[in-house]
Amino acid sequence: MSATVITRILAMGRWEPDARGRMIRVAVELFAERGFEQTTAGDIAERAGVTERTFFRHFADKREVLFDGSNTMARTAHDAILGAPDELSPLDAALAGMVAGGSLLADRRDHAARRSQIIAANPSLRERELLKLAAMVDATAEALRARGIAEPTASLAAHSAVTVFQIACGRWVRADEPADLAAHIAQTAAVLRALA
Amino acid sequence: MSATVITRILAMGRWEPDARGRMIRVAVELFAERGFEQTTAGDIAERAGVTERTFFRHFADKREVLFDGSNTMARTAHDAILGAPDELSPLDAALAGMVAGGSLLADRRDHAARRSQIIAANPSLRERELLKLAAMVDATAEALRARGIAEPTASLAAHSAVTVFQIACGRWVRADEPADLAAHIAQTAAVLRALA
DNA sequence: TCGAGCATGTCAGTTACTGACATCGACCAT
DNA sequence: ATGGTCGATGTCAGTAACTGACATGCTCGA
Repeated sequence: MSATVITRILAMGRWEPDARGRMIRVAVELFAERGFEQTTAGDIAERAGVTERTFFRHFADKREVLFDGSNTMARTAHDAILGAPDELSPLDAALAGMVAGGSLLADRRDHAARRSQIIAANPSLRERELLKLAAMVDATAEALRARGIAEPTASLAAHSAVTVFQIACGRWVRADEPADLAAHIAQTAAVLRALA
Repeated sequence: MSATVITRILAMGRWEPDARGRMIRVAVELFAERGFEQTTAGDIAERAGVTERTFFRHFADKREVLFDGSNTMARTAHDAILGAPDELSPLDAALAGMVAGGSLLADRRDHAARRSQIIAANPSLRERELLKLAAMVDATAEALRARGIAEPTASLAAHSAVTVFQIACGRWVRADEPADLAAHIAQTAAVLRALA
């Protein structure tokens, strides 16, 4: 139906062919403008020039649109851990995974900060973020087990590394003078080691 | 209206006066019988002899009915940390909080196991559990800060302690021969210390 | 040119919640 | 006792997040 085509043309200044990408971009816009709860799935779909049904075919639920890259990041971490030097301790191997995963965000600090603000403003988004972090813990633990690390060491190291990642990310996006995410990870990891 | 009274009398063998407690008990029953998604809020309300609206006045959402005690546990941990001996390290103080919080579960291992099975079977319940654990991390970190511990040490120790708690709980409910939860916590904490 | 396959549109339905208002019993002051 | 407030509940109507079933149109290889 050409009506939707017209909607599309009116909606964006320049045409962006990938519907999925459009929905993600538009969702971030709307969430930032009026908040997550105040934005309906229909709103996002409309501004992206698709149907609400199409939105839900691409994203399992409304929150998911904010977490599109998270699987990739977990897989990246996983693979990096598998490829890390044998002599690394479990914690160091896991941290290497975090650095690798984090490198995917390297050139998108402003986007990450934006997203992080939206998520912080809504408990149900925070909930989803925790689930994604838990998936990252699982992927990390599995990679460690593949390196021959037994439980509960694998889980503990995975949890520790992801915690470091999480805290480092928070400091990274909030930092006044931008430093590398990897630097924040190293720094936070050092504090962790001093705990025991 | 006496119809609901009749429903109530038919629903339970013996009369249990506390509506909230009834809803919780009934919800666990139904979730175990037919699963979380297959149970509507109306089902729970009906079997508990109340209205769906009443259910939602007691619980912010359907999942919340499974997490009633979690605030109490976080507060207990918080208070225990504040009251712990000054000479304890941040991690040890946080772990003392976990033991205190865990003591609330001491005599309900079977209930905890039941609940844990239900939660494990449903991603959205797992999500809510993660949120509750995050609240426990927050409470723990706050208590540590009140003891004069600075960031990010406070957060790191809090995360570490709650991770230990989480893993220890899992092993506790799954253990063949029942040991103390506190024992599991101590044991898991020892593994954590060996990481660094 | 046909047909398979895939992304999308359309439409109707279920269920999780929410707001507004009425009711009812307990308890308290007069 | 009488009236009044308060807290918990019932009733009802509404919104929005999803879901299933089916139709349509576009692309691409045989």
